[in-house]
Amino acid sequence: MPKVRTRYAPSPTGFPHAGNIRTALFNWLFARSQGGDFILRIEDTDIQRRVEGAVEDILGSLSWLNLLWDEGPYFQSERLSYYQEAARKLVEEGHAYPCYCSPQRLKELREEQVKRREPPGYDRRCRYYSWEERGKFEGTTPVIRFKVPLSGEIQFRDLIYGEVSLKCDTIDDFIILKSDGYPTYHLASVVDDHLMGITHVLRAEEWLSSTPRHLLLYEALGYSPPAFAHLPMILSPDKGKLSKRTGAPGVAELWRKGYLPEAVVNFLALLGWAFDDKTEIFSMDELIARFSLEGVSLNPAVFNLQKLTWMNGLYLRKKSPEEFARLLLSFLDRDLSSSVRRPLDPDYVAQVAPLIQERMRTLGEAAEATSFFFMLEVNFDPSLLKKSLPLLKMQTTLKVALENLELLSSFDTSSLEKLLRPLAESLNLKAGDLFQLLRLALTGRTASPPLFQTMEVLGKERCLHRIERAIMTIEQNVPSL
RNA sequence: GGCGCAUUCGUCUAGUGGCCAAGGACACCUCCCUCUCAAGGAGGAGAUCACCGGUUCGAAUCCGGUAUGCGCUACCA
Repeated sequence: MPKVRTRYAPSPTGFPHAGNIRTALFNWLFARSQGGDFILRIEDTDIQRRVEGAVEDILGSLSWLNLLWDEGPYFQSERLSYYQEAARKLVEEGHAYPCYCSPQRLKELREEQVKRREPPGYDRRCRYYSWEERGKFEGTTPVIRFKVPLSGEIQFRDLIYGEVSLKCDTIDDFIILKSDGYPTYHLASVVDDHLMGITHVLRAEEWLSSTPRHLLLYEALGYSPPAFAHLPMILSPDKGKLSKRTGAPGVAELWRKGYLPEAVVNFLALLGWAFDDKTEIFSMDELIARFSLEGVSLNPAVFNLQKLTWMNGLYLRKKSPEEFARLLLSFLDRDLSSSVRRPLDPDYVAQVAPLIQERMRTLGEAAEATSFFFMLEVNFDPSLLKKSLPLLKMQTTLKVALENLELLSSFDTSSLEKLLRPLAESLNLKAGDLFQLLRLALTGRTASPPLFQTMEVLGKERCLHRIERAIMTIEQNVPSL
């Protein structure tokens, strides 16, 4: 058995999204699981649609997810002579022919066909020209079209979809070489897959219907074809094709939003593949060990961001405290309001980190979740409290708390608890009510990490200051007090 | 229009003729834990397995048809 070689062959016409990268993942996993090689090839044969920065984005996305390639990237635009040579050979051997029809004529032809409710397709006008007739077109650069057999049937066995067949008379003479000298996908991918020794072509299901053409090309070129495995598409929540417009984030965007690469990989692996009826958390190594084409589903999958978000929370909680603090620091530095002084103190961030590690689903939520730790002051708005006390009671409560807190020598979690629980009782308040009041004064919110831990991290000085501010706020609201 | 492929809870899926009056996960609801929010734990609701026929003692699983969805049908990939 020859060594398995797979490839990921994106075209740089946009930034990779979940669907594209899932194809890369499956190719990568299959190669790794078989001890094979994973090759990266950039299919940049459409100079019109080329997008600036797309190649960098593709490379960056793969690297971020740790889907490293063993060979490449190869660029098809640098390999034109191979395709041109193949096309020349096909023409010479009667498998292909130059076509001089103008784009204008093809357009009209198609419109005609649609109007007459005929299947659109090239009418093969140039297929039968003699050499003399071709001479008439001296000066115009033709395209090269493949001579598809007029009858017969192509059958092949897809590793995922099983037996697939297509009658030749439903395939028109497709273009293999454009007039600008660039190949179309069909020719380029066949030539390259052969030249690069690709053994397994794993690509999106949208290519399934084109595979018979490719098989025809392999045969005419005298190549033996690789195995094909088409992967189910990934759909947008609206069940349409995945695209930015319909809410499918690009890979780069996932990183910006604070998703972890290992979570993205794990989640993507589950889109169209399953190991069993229970397991769904897999490390990269487990994925490699378990991945198989048999586990690939036949149905298109809808990209479900909610589940990714849940899974990301899981991975975030799995991080070591140090690693999590490091990540947190970089996201806070980026996202915290500019009014917060930089550079951020890494030690302080490391103290904040454990308080929110299990409360976050994406790093993108970090700044919002922790801003009160970093702001100079917070707003005290008593109306936020569910069980509101009379303002007067609030004020006296805060004052008593302040006095007691001032006297506290060690401002740590357990000392704070030892002080505040009894204090609630002596003030004739439920502990929860006191704590909520303090929480609001200290954080400006009704939800935060546990109060005493939050206070310890905030530190005595900040806490006292914020309680004083809250007391003042009440006074300003009720001047007659 | 033609051709191809698919069709199990809202979503991702398990299931390859009896173990399935269909299992797991996300989301949702309830309860427990609890100073709030999370996390965690325990429950709940949610799928006549697209539909109709057939094969079989027996079908989500096999076959045929219909419907629906998606894809291909470009000098795009």
